[in-house]
Amino acid sequence: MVPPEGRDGGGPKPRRRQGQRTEAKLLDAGMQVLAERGFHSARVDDIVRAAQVSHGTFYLYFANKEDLFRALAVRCADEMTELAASLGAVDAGPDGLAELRSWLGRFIALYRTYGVVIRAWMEDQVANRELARLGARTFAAFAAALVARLEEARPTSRHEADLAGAALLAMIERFTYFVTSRGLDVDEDEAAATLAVLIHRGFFGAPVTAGR
Amino acid sequence: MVPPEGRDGGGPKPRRRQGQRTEAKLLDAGMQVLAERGFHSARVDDIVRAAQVSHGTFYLYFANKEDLFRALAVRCADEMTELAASLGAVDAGPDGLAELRSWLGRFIALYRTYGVVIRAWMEDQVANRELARLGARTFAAFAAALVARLEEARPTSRHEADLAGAALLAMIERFTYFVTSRGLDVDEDEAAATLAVLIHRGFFGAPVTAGR
Amino acid sequence: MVPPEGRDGGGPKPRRRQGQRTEAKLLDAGMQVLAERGFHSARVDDIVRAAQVSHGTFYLYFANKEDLFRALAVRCADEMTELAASLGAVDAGPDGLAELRSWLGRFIALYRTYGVVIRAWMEDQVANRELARLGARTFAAFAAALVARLEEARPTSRHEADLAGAALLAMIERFTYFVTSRGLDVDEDEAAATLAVLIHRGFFGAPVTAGR
Amino acid sequence: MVPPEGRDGGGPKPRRRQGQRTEAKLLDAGMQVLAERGFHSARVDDIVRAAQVSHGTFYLYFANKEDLFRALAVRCADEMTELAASLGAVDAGPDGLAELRSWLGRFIALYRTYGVVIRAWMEDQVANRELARLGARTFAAFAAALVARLEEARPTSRHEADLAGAALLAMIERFTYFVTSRGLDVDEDEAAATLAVLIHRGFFGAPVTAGR
DNA sequence: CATGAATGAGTGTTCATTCAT
DNA sequence: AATGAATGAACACTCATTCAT
Repeated sequence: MVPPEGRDGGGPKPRRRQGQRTEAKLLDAGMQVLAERGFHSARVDDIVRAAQVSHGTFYLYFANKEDLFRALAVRCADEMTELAASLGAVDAGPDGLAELRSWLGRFIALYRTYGVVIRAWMEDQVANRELARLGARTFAAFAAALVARLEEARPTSRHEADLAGAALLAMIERFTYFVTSRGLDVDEDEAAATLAVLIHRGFFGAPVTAGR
Repeated sequence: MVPPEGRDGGGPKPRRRQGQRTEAKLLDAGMQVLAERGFHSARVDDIVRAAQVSHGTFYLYFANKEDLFRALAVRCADEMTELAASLGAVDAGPDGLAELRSWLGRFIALYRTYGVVIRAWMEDQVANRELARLGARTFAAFAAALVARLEEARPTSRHEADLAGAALLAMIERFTYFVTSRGLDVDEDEAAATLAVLIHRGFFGAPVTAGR
Repeated sequence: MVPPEGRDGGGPKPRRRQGQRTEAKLLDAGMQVLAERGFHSARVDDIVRAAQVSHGTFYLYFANKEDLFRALAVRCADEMTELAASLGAVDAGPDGLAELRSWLGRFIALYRTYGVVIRAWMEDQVANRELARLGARTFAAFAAALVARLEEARPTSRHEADLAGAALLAMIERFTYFVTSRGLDVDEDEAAATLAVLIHRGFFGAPVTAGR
Repeated sequence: MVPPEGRDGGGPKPRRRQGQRTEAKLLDAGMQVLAERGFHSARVDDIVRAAQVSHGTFYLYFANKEDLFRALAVRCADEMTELAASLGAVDAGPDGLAELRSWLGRFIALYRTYGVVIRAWMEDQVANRELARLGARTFAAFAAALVARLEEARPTSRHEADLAGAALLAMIERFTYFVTSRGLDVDEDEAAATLAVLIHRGFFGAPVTAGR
């Protein structure tokens, strides 16, 4: 089976306008179906129906279902890495809290879009090795950004900081998952604020302030 | 289709020794296959092969694949609920830390056995409503135990405590998942100890102690 | 596979009292389950549950499921043949009508018990050749009795009488089926009476009497 | 599971020429296999082999086995209802006999095609409620047509006419079944003629004429 | 004489992928 | 560039029958 794009042979095949539109429709439909049905229940049939194209067309643009996932995952990885890099220094004062809060707000927004992909990585639902690695790398970059800020804020052993980073990543991701997909009763703003306070206090040494 | 259990509404069908052994073999095999392949990829075929029984035998003991999952889930729910109840008061001092650490150690051990089930609940991979509710109830009891200790330790609004409980549950579960299944480089004891410190400091107001 | 009774080797195996009781229980259960579930949906499992014996016991008494049916069919054939023989002369007057009516009443009663078997024959649901032949023979005897009475009552060509006999048999069996099993709104007595009038008038040349 | 037809509530999915041919092949094969093997023994496997298509193709055109039966049943119901409506007045003279005979001839022809479906209804082999109702409605319309003609021909109580209608329906269906499928030794023309005479004489008060 | 346990071939259905037009 | 049609391997579940105790 030859992938129609020779993916590792030199980038995506150039497309005419119509082709680009169809590919975009498929990617959007993929995202939507993934979000609605979840990773395992997402059928090619659902995707092509949502994109209003035929089965055959799908395979004109993607070598297989996983190939579509890969495309989405790459986008997600890019945005997550960028987001990770955007986290500024977090001090123990109100500025640090504000930085955290705004950053978490951006993460939650990103999760609204790419939650399915992030979850697939977090839950190790990705059979394909290459894809799994992309997830691992992305998560590592994300955790590294957190660890860097943690170390700036408070001297810690590298190992301990790594574990704290993992715990932070875990908490942020799951909490966001609960908020966006599992009906935890809290709006996004409040979620970002609460999470920021918890992290600020718990991981960045902020003092307990009365009444929040 | 008649479920092999509880035709007239109550209790498991009585089995002879051989039957009990086979049921146990199937449950064990189910746990093992679930752990290896995950919830969605676990095939009845895998399970019966692991249990070394025929396909038909499986359906002698369980009405269907989900029924086996249910049996495992019920066990898990029981143990988790019991564990939740066993969390004692957590003060800001070394006693509180010790209590937390020991309790987390027990959770990690339980996760070694029932991780697949807990994960299935956490990741909402359970199609069956009844089973999903069992998970929700179990998690709720778990979070409630945490919230109760949090409120004891520090007066907080109910809502805030609930969110903190959710965040805690999320962090504990995922961190344990990383440790037990995703190769986070740390042994169980250290994991319990680290997690205990993080939680103690972050959620129960323990002071930052030098050098850990 | 050796049938436990060597059926064509010299009659049924002699049984002790206990054995006879078990066999009877199975035959009764077979009849009951057949009546409830119909020929195709009758499972060995249903039968042994109704008879309160184990699966193994069933095969102690019958070589297979069909073997039980055979036993029931033989009983039914005997009773039907006997009933066929009991039809007396049917003249065009009130005596003929009474004879018909009483005979039909007895048929309906028999149908209450052996309807499933009769239907299986009528509907050709019997895969086994030997059993099918038994049915064909029994029906033939039944039809022959009717034909004999028809010819007595009115001279007809043999061929025409045969066809009339077949039509009569068909009508009697199906009408009774409707009455006993399909909820045709009429009690058994009235059914016998009505059918008797229709047949008497339609096949035995009775004059149309006012008001019935 | 999405039924291949009428997602938004109306009408069959449009097909191209090839698709229509395949659907027709499947319907024909279904009819054929049903006729050969009967309702309960008809396997999807038999049908696709007869239609020379793959297993998967079957489910491209029908949601499941029952759905194919439904399609056949609907056709049958339409034709039967139309036939029922086409029965003209039946007087006691030769015109009435001719009308009956021609009508019965048409019924026998229809039975050649749709006998399996009619039989499934008559023998209550249809598990699906909706389908069973369709059968009941169709039979009711059929019987009603007969009853209407009976009442025209001879004043009777409504109840008695209804029972006579049921008996007539029973006789006509079974007799035709014997003729077309059970090897009753008579050709279709003669069958129609004989049945017409029997019914004319027996139910419509025709005098016994010599020579037959 | 009786039982509970075990078997495995058979059946309906799904869905990612390929193909002819 | 696009389509509708076709494929077949994979999977869950059933049930008549056999077997060890």
